[in-house]
Amino acid sequence: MDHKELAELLFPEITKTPEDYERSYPKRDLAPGAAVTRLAPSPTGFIHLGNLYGAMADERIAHSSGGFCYLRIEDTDEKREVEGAIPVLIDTLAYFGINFDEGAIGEDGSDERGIYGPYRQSRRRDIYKACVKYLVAQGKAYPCFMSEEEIAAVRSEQEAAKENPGIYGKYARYRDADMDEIKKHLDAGETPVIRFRSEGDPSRYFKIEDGIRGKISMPENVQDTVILKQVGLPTYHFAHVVDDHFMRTTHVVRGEEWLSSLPIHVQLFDAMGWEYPIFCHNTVLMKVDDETGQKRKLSKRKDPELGLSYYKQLGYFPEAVREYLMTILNSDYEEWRAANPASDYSEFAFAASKMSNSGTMFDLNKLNDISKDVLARKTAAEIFDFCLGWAEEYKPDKAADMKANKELYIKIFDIDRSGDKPRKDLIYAEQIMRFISYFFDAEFVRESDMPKECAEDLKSILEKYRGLYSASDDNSEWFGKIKALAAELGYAEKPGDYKRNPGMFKGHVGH
RNA sequence: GGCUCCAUGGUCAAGAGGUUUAAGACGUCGCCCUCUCAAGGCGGAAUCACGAGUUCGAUUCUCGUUGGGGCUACCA
Repeated sequence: MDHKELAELLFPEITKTPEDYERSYPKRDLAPGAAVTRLAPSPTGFIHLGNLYGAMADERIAHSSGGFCYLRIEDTDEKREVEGAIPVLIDTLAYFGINFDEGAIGEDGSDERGIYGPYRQSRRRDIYKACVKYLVAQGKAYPCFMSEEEIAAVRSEQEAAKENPGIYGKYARYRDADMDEIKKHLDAGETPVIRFRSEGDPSRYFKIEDGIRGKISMPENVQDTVILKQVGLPTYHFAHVVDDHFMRTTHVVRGEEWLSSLPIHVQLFDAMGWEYPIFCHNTVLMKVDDETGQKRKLSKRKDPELGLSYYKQLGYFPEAVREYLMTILNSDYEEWRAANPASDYSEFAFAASKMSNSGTMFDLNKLNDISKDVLARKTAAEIFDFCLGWAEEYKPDKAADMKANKELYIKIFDIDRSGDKPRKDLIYAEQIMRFISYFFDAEFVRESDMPKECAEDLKSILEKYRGLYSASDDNSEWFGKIKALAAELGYAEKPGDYKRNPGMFKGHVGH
């Protein structure tokens, strides 16, 4: 079998070689210790807290080492692609402070920044094919014409025989097909997938040093993994290897769900004759399932409330979310923050090796607590500006009122926030605005037929704060507006719900 | 099922064979402060999954068990 002839037969249009690309994408000129990381999402349009958690690890590992972080779009699965997902992704990440030095960061996804592109996998077909062609020419990959039915049949045969499922060894029908057989299929108009010809033996183990987990040992891969799909696009495994090599990634930070395919990846790096990047397998963010009570990975389907847009809608300060994520990413961050309350988080010495290697449970209480601290460090004016921005997007009617009564709002935001015992009860914009509503509504509710002791409580609250807003000559007109608004919001119908010392936010802070 | 990763209180976790009567934070409970409490102060309860082994000594090392996570696609 002439492998070179086969490679030409399969990829006549590909003239470039991996060596050509090697020259096109020169090694980066990096300071010692500087890391190059990448965020490589697929454009499915939904970003949740777990994605941000991973993204922050990438961003911090790169930037705290003086390196670079780029954005690569993994759009090799056309079926899953969602229109317009990329700009949303970029905007959302930017909102939470994740910025990229290069990558697919154009407004409409068409612009790219950096010399290692294209940064969208769908535009790198020729690069992948050149590498696949190289492997075929070396006899390390081959075309496979097995149909879905054939594969399914093999699988059930394997299950019956209690063997490991998959296409490998004797089950790989086209592994050793001769040129005539291949030509016959090709002439019949069939398009093959390209499989890697694995020489691995699962009874042999290889060792590798993971950037987070330390030494790990895994069995070699036996599977003849598909590297090029019928549509001419690579699978994740191959795209990862080619891209992270040519884009000169030094640290591949990714979720631990990739750990089990690491044997395939190292095998592919070896076959191409390339050095491995440092693999950093991160843990996933988990939650307790509401129904089963079991721990599980955050899911985009089951946990819409964990989508990043949820936090944006509630008006969490992005800085608060970031601080929370930092504390679970590097556990000494909290201590560092306590010692350096005024420092920017970028001054913290972030390290992959300090990352936890067991799954972390998402904790809303902790997020809220951290948010209180973050807001306690803000001035009332800063809080006002943020809340106004939030209101303009989510509560336009409120925004108008805020603008008209800016000074009053700022005074209220500032209640008891200075001095020896500053209050820390502001958490997120929606809650803050609810606080304001309660505060204003008190005057309104007091006049209604609520239980007497509640009225007394409210009265005393108002007495205390009256000075804050009676500074202006006449509040009556303004109070009238508040009353109308309160009525509109339905408060007038439920004064009876008001309980003595209700704990204004308890029960509102999430679930 | 196979392979694999993980395992300190309810949660995040420090700890790296003796210096630990196992830090700290969140939550929780109690008390105090007080013109409200949602803030603040003080204090309490609560953890090394289990079983062997190595060792003078194990939360720390090894093996097993159990539990949980992940993978097992022409998805990423």
